[in-house]
Amino acid sequence: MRTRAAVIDAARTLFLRHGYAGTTMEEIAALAGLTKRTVYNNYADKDALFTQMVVEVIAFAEQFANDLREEFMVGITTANIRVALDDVGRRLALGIVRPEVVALRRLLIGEARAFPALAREYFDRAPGQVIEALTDGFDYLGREGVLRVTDAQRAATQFAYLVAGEPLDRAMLIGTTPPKEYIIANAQEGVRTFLARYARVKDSRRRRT
Amino acid sequence: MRTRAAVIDAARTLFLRHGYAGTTMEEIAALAGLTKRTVYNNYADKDALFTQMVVEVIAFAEQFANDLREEFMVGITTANIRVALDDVGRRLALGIVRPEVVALRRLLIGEARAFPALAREYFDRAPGQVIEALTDGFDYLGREGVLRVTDAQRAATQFAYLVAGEPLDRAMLIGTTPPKEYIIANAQEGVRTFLARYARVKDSRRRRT
DNA sequence: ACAATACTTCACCCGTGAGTGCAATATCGA
DNA sequence: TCGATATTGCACTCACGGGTGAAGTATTGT
Repeated sequence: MRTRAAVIDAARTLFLRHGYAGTTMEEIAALAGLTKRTVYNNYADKDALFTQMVVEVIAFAEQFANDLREEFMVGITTANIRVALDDVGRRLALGIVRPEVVALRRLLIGEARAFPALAREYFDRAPGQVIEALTDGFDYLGREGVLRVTDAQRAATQFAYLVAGEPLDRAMLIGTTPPKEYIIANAQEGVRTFLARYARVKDSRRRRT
Repeated sequence: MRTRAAVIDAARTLFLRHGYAGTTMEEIAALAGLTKRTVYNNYADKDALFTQMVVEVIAFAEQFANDLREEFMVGITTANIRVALDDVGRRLALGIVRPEVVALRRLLIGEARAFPALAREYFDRAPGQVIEALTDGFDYLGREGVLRVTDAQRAATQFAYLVAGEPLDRAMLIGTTPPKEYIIANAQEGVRTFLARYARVKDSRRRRT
């Protein structure tokens, strides 16, 4: 039903913007162009609405991991590994500090006490799927001999947090997304460190004090 | 005054445990062995009490960064750099996922909308000081020729998030601290990657596939 | 011992926001 | 067009918790 979708849309907007407690059912109804009563005819209570909305957003967020996954399947070779990883790293870092993502994480962390299952679901489905995609990619690259990877999962988490850890943590607490260029430069530096460890030997022999 | 301290103690316990909205002034008073009225005689309102309590906790948390700083001043040489960094990494990773720390971060992130200045203050004073300590350390080690560091600050953030990023993020969302051994192993792996990039050339020439 | 200051008691006000009941009205599918 | 279903309007109830007032009792320092 169209009504339900409108309610969810409004709920998403407001919950992400003002938090759980900071959003009233009346505001949601108003933004959806409906009445509080109608909202309650579609969703049992505030909790149910919130949960439903988060579940849908998580499903949407999963798409991001799938997109990343694609990138590992285009011909990556020893020759282009650095630029390929730069690209993946850039996407990952930029994707993770998007305002909607940060807002969702903040919301879930803030409500983790009240909705532990949702926070966990998010962790498993969003960062979790990203790590899984990266793991599969590095595993593949390891088996192909493009990278010296033995523990693909660990490589994947190192990659992810090298590339995006600091901007994410900062965004989480400050709420401010650093400038794009900074994030990109930071991701590239992360990739360099990553490759220093995992690139084939020839590539890791970097000169200089 | 002793009363004020008792109130702050109770507030700390309850706010960290149940969040801002989840804690009532009466509960705080009760836990402090006082009356709501007395609490209000010492702190203007809930906001003021909350702010004061957070400020004090942040001041306490800063101590952690100072402790880390010490470690960089004990003779670190090319010979013992790995074990030294393992030690620092271990301390950092274990320190950052302590329940009180996670609870504080969750609280601040959850209330970041209502108290943006507090979250920022925390970011600057806790992770910020840790990064600064690490930066100074790596800068020193770079100048001493123990590490190949040119951008000490970037090295410091890479170190921090390599070593503790994933456990922190997980703890933030799941609320669960991974087992000690996992955290330690993870930190060590982070140090290996870090050293692959920043160790003197001789050390970074690792063999294989 | 005696002020002054701190703390207690407790009844209170007040805004807020979740959730409901029900009759009236609109919408929509067949 | 008719009947079912969705939506509205709106007045309510209720619980909760922040914050206050004022008179009385305890502490404390000197």
